[in-house]
Amino acid sequence: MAVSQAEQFCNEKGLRYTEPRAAVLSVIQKSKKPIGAYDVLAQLGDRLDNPKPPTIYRAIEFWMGHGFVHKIESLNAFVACEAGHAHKGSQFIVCDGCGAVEEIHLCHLPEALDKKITESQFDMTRWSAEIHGLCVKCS
Amino acid sequence: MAVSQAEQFCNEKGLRYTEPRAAVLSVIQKSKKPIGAYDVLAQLGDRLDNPKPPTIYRAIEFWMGHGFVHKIESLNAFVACEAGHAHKGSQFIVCDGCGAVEEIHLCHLPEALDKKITESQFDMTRWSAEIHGLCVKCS
DNA sequence: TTTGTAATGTTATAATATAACAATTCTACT
DNA sequence: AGTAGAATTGTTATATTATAACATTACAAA
Repeated sequence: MAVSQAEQFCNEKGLRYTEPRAAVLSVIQKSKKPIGAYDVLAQLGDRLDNPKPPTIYRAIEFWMGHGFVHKIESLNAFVACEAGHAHKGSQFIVCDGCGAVEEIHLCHLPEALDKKITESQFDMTRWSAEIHGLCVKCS
Repeated sequence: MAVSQAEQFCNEKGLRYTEPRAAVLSVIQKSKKPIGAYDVLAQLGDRLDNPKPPTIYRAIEFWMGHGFVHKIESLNAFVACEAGHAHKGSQFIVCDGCGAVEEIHLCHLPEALDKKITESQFDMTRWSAEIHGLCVKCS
């Protein structure tokens, strides 16, 4: 099997691509919708031996820190991001009907918000936008 | 004491301005920072008789539905909003140092996001943006 | 003044997340 | 190879956030 982008990323950065990390990322990547931490846990049974919440949360934190996973705060759920280079921002369109999520990849904070940040000399570390409603299929 | 904006809003709309609702809103309004539901609960002791979580969550839901309270998802905490007319969106700048929060009142979804919504014919009900970092005092 | 609806009270529990410390594994260095 | 130090994981327990379910009360309109 080919080396995944995430594994390669770890190799290059001198980070450890461990079994819990690999397994957790894999479950999130395979999920077609945002997945909760305890659902990740439930799906790890095959691959890890009786995993516990901290195992999942640590791996999630690790991947979030490197931009491979985002949290959708309004759902308490996680999604994989193809981009392994962490943007400061994440943006999602969430259908409250079918649960489908689309990630938007904006490279910059929108003008109106950026203006505020600059004005107040705020040192931004991260930002997120979450848009809820119904997708065209559900409405 | 003068009739509050929220009470007036309820009178005009034929909504009940009940004691739990009034008390919960008051606590959130008086808080200078986002306040968690259980902290609201703790501060209600004087005014309500042994309140329980559902009491708080119901009142919060009520006020959120009418735009008097917003939830900051990334903090699991709530803030009061002066505007009693619900915009679809809320935007916050959150200092991770001192916990201060500034609400930004954008009337419209930023262009780049709006474009996506329109393209995909998404029926938006609400949106939020949350910006984290350090305010000028904390950095 | 009844009658239906909305709101609240109450009990219990679900769902999400982290603290604390022990055990293990990996890496770098000798 | 052997070992010290650091990072990671294992494990137990518990904290935090939120809601389900049903009983009771208060209100508004006929």
